[in-house]
Amino acid sequence: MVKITDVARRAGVSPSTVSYALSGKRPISDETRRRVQAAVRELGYRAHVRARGGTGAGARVLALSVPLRSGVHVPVVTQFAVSVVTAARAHGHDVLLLTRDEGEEGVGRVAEAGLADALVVMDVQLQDPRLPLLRSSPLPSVLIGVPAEPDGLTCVDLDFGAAGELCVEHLARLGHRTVALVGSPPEVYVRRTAFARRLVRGFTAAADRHRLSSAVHPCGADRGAARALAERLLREQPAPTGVVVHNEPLLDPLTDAFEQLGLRIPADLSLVAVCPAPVAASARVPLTSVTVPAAELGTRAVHLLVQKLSGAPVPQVTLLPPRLTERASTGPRPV
Amino acid sequence: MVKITDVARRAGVSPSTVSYALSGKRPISDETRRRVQAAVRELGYRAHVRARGGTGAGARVLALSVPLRSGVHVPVVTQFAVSVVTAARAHGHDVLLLTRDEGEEGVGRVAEAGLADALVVMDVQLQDPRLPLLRSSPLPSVLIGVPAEPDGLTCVDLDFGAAGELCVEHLARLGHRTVALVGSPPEVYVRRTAFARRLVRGFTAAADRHRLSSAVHPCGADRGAARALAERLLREQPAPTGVVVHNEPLLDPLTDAFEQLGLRIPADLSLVAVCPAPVAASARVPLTSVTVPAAELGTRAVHLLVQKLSGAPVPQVTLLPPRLTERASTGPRPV
DNA sequence: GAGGTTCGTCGAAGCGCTTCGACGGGTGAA
DNA sequence: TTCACCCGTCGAAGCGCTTCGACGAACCTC
Repeated sequence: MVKITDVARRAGVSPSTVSYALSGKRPISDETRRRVQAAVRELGYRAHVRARGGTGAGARVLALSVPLRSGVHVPVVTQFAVSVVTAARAHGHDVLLLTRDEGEEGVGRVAEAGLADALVVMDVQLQDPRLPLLRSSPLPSVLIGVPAEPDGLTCVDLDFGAAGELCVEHLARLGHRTVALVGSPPEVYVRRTAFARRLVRGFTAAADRHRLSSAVHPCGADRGAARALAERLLREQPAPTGVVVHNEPLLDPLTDAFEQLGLRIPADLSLVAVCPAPVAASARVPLTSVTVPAAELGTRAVHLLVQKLSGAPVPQVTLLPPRLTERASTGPRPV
Repeated sequence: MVKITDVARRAGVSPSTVSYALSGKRPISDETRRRVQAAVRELGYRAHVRARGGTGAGARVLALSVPLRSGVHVPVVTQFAVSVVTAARAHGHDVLLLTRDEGEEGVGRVAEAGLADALVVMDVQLQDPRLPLLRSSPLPSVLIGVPAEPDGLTCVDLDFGAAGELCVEHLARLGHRTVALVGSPPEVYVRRTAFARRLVRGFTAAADRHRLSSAVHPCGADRGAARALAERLLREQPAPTGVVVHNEPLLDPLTDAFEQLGLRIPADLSLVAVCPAPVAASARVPLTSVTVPAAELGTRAVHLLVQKLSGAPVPQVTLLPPRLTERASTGPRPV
């Protein structure tokens, strides 16, 4: 293992000069800096994390808390995680993965043991058990998702309320008078997951504003549930002609179910998805959708964290505005 | 932050005694140990990782290298990753996540910077660019997957060769005479991913042994590709009556395509999947499958790594025997 | 009861790095 | 020319922990 003294010897300077040349925390002449950099390159030197002294520069590791709960769509979560890792690397940080039960206990462990020097928290619930820890911890953190009480925290999310409204407005503009929202599995609402609730609120508010009749149906993610729900929706009086789906794994099965019941999409029924763009575009029927910008949210979270680490002030809540992309699944209300 | 001297003061002993009482590396009287443990509990002490001296106990972090390449099925990879994290936690380790490009450069960085003290490597290719680094690195590692030259490495995997044979034997026993293997997308073979190749070899060998006519078809994972492939298979002379599918995202689309072409499963066509059990069981038609035991592989890998860390010898290659589970998608050859 | 063990504990050294205080040698102002 | 000052560099201290060597005290053994 090559250490700082090796580099110093090769560059003909003292170890502290090497340290300063690399960190830039004190002025170093161009000439010396060049020699140090050359030595670093030739020797393949890399500072040993666990030796960076008590104060000052951290481990350059950030922890990512992803409680992989049931009812969350794995590919979407993974997309978040990957974008966080990529963005973190771009800032010279590595990522420590905390899952499940680690969610709560892990946050404390990571903070106290100095394993990481910042924290990204995913799948935030309205009342999240991790919040007290986050507020009291000296570790800077950013949440992807907005809890009920965001005071003292930093959060990024899609504006799910506005997303719900946008879906309804799109359908209202197409003349639909009765709309339904097919949501996440019931356990997601029971957990009071933040984004799911916000979407419902936006959806309902916009429907009321436009005087549409509306209903909300949580739904499990299997084919049987899709079929049962489709039948139930068609039995309603009046039956919805515009359906918003916020449940990624259900998209294809629900499309199938409607078609098997004899409905053509979008001639007889319009479908709007709330999901990441690739999911909507590669569905069996390309779906008009409000995009959940998973990758951008991950990147944003890391940027905010880096800001905080450098001492810069950051906004408490960052909500990205929703964007609707029309594809093949929506059309005018059937006559 | 509470440090070891705080604990020592409270327990009325010296810091070194606390260290020994906690690590057990020297005999400590029961009485003293109890006092130390009490002090630790009362103060909520946790050893600061980055302070553990140069030699000796590591960071208790292991790195997980997951190059999320195209053509790999995200939920499956995630299942691996989660099982690795869970198993690692059970052994008191945390997990550092390395993705993509980090795959190669990341391995070196992690080793040299002392970020992790062991390494789990996923999605191994026959000639993997990470191998030279692994062989030369002092960092112990375990691969999930077996490369062409496993000398000097430690690998765990499902015995994909035997898995391929098992599929063919099942179909042969049911009287099928013509079989096909639908594999991963072409890029997976081009990359020479280890497990994909092994499956093909086992499949072909068993087919030859049973004097079945056989063919192998790589296939992309979208609906269009599924439809095209189904049509092509049916045009062959003779057309296969038993199809092995080793491509998770293609399972449902391919089933659909066959049924749309008028084939009933399993009356007209038998389908065997090679995939994790939950995927096979929750497919549109429950599929007879050879299980890829993702969770067990992750757990095994961590166990092996812990063994290596403790200096125990470990086998070079651990292959788990495949198991076939009959579900609704296979039956006797149509007459 | 003297000498040899073993047990339990302590102090000090050291890990590789960062950072603080100091210091020599230019440079600019008076 | 002298003094003050700043720039660039160095040596030493210190981070929180582990580990080595040492040392009293109790326990055997002849």
